[in-house]
Amino acid sequence: MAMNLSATEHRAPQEIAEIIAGRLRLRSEVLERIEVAPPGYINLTVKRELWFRVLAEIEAQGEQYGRSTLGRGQRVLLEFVSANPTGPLHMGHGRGAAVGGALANLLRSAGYNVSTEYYINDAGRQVHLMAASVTAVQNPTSAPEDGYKGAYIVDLAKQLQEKQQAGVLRTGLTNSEVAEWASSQLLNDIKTDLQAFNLRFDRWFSEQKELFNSGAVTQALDWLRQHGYLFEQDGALWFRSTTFGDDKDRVVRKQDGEYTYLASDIAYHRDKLARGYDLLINIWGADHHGYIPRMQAVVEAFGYPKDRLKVILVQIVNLLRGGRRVTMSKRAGELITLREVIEEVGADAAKFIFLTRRADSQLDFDLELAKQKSAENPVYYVQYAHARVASLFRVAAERRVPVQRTSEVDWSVLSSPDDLELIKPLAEYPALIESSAQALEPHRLTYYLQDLAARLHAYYYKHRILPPALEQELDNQDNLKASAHEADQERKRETLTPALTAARLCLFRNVQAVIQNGLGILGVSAPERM
RNA sequence: GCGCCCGUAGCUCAGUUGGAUAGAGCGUCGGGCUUCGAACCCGCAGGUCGCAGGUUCAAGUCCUGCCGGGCGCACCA
Repeated sequence: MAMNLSATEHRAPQEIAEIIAGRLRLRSEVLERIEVAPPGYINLTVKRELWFRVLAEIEAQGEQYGRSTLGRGQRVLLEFVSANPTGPLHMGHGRGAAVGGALANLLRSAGYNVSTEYYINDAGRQVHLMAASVTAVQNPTSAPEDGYKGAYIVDLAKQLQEKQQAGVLRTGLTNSEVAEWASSQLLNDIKTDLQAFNLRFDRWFSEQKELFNSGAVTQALDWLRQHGYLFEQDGALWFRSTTFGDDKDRVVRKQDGEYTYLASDIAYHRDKLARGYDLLINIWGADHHGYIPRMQAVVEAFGYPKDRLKVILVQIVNLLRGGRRVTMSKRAGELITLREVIEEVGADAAKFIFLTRRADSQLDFDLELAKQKSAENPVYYVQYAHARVASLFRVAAERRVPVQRTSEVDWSVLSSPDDLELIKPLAEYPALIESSAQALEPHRLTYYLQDLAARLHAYYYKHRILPPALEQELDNQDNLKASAHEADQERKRETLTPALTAARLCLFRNVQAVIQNGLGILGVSAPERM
C-alpha cells in the first residue's frame, strides 16, 4: 500500500510506511507487532490468542464455515456434461462432470444461487446416425459410413428386436422413431452413470422437445431476422456474427433446409437468457474453444453483455494403466467408459484426480495409480487425515479422555509454532472458497486440502495428543531414548497435560471439520475409517 | 496463414488477479513404527520460471516479438 501511494504522494514508500505503521500502533489491541521493512512493507503480527478465535468460529458455524455472501444470491446457470445420447459417457465427460459438480458446490458456498442443467442433444444428425447404426446390425449392408460401433449398439439392436417380438414396440419403425427410442435408452444409462458419480442435475433440457417441437428455434431465428442479424446467401441462412466480433458469419440453416447445431444453440441460449440468470456458465471440451466467440455473439445479439456467458474449457484426459497409454478409439467403439472407471477405482478417487489439475490443462489419469491406496494417491492422503482424526476420537472415547468445547479450552497451552501452522490455513479457508469461486477454479481447493492434510499428518507425528493407556505408562520414558530424530526428541521432552490434550483434540476436530467441508464441495466422501 | 491455450525442479503440476528467499507430489539418495492408524513422518539434492526486449519502485504473473508444443479455423456435432 505504501508503495502504491508513493507515486501519488511523491514521498519515499518507506517514509509512508512509517507513517501508516505509526497510526496503526495507536490502536493495536489486536496486533502484537508492527514493523516496516524495506522497500516499504508493513509487517503486522497479530496477537497469538487471536488465531484461536478462528477455531471457535469454525465450531460455531459448523458446516456453514467458509460460506460467504460474495455472490449476493446471483442466479447462475451451470450447464455441463451435456453428452449426446448416442453412447455411454467416457473419461472426458467424467472430468467435465467432476469439474461441474465441484464448481456448482463451490459457487453455492460463495453465495451464488446455482442451477445445474444437462442439455440433451437428441435432435439432428448424430442421433439419427446412431439409430441407423442400430438398425444396420440386422442388415449390415445398410450400415452408414460414419456409423457408431461398439457392443452397446449391438445390445440396443438386440433389445429392440426383443421388444418388437414381444409386441411392446411395433415393427417397421422409421429411423426417427428408432432414434427416439434408442436415445432415451442411452440417456437412461447416462443418468445411471451420473448417479453412480453422485451427481444430480436440476434440469434436463431436451433439444428435440423444448427447442424444435416447441417452435423455439424458429422463434429465436425470427427475432434475429427482425433485428437484421440474419441474411440469405447461396441458398443458406446466415447469422451475422461478425457484427459482434466473430471472425466470420455462420450458417444457421443449410442449403438442404436442415438447421445447423448453431440454430439450436441460439434458441437454447435465448431461452437461458430469458429465464433471467445473472450468469451462464458452460463447460465444454477444449476442442470447442473456437466456438466461444460465436456463442458470445449470440448473447450480444439478444442484447446482453457478452460476458454474461462464461465458458470453462476442459482438456482431454489421457488414460494410462501403469504408465502405459490406453488407446481409445471412438471409431471402433473401444473407448473406456466412465462407468468402467468408477467400478474399477471408485467415484471418490476418480473425482479427486479429475480435480488435481486446472481444467484447461491435459490430465494423465493412471488407473493403477488411482486404485493404489498409497502415498502416490492424493485422495487417500486427504481422506486418511480425516479418518485419522476420527480414529483419534474413538480412542479418546475408549480411554475416557474428556473432550471439551472450543469455548472451554485453555489455548495458552498451545505454545508451539506448529499450532499456528495448523490454524493459519483454517483461517484462510473462507478466502480460498471466495477466490476459487470467483476464478471458477475448483482445483485450488484440491491443492488446499492436500496442504492442510500434510500439516495435520506432520503435527500428528510430531506431537502426542492423547495420554497413553494405563499399562503403557510405565515404560513410556524409555521408548525414545535411542532416536536421534529431532521430532522424536521434541516429543520426548513434552509433558502432556490434560489441558494440552484437550486443546489439541479441539484443534484436530476443527481441522477435521474443514477437511470434511472441503471434500464435500469436491463431492468426495470423508470417511470415518478406511 | 489467422485465432485460442500452454511452456515453472529429472517427471507431473501449483503459484490466491503485480509483492519480500518461486512451492507441492512423484522419482533419486538417506533416516524414522514397542505409543493415538507407517494409507504416515523427517532430511539431502534438484531452478537463467522457453528466449529476447518493454511497462513498473516491484514481473513466473501485464505488453510486444521470436522459438517450441497442443487445439481450433465446416452449409459436422
